[in-house]
Amino acid sequence: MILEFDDDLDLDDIAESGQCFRWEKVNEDKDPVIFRIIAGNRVLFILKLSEGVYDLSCEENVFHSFWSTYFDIETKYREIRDRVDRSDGFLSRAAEYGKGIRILKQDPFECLISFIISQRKNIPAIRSCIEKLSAEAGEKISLPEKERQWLKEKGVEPRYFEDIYSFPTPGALAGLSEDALKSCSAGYRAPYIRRASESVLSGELDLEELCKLDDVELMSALMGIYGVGKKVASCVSLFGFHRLDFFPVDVWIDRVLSERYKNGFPFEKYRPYNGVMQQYMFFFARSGAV
DNA sequence: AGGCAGGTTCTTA
DNA sequence: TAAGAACCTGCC
Repeated sequence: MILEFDDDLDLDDIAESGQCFRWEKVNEDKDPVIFRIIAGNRVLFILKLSEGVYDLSCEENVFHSFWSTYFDIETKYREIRDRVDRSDGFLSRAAEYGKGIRILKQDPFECLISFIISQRKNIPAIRSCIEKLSAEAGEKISLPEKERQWLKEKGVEPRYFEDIYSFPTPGALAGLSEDALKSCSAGYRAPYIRRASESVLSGELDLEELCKLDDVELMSALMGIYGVGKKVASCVSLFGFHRLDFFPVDVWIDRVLSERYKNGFPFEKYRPYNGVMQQYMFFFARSGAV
């Protein structure tokens, strides 16, 4: 389907923003770039045709029932970006640099496990670990013939749509031994993954219920999970529960805060969108364009 | 070849 | 309460 959409949406920015780990370019250096997005047990291929116009591999009804929510289509990120204080040179440049960023609405469980994995790993390693886990415990996803045709017309190599695995369910992950988890490069996080999956499976940890909690309660509930500290809990809140005010502090943001905001970042000013500001600054700092 | 990468837990004082 | 060590693994 063709999507016309004129709010902030830059595929490259989002793919590199660090909020998602299963966005992949499937036609390497060609223009326009085609991205494959795997979210839960769904796959979408998408490319930008021209300013504000995108070509998607799915049908309209699937877009409306799932992907429009995933992309948080109803939130106006341009308006959030306009809140940036012009007298704050750093944040202004960061927001301009990352103006295509949106905060995706990702699945809480997938987010939880992904960010548990992320600790002390670089992004390629995180991706690789998630792919291995998905191949090991996910379900193979087969694409409708119509979508395969769409991909062939665009010259996408079959390996990008023949072998796709969904993100494992809590039950599937809980069914893996710690050795199996380690063979997926989970390392010392294996027991964290195992215990988190088991408690979701048993119902001891009910992610649906957590949606009802306020930000403070959500944070403490997440931090009660073995292997989840403040940073991972804020990422899961921001990306998995779409709480846009959470402001994850990792090494990059820590550097930004100590170098650029010695007197503190003005959180009050950007409430309830501090998480969006964090994304601009994180993306900008990490890009090397600072 | 050793250090380090989007942290968290465990131990110690 | 706070600082410091230990932790899997892969990749510069």
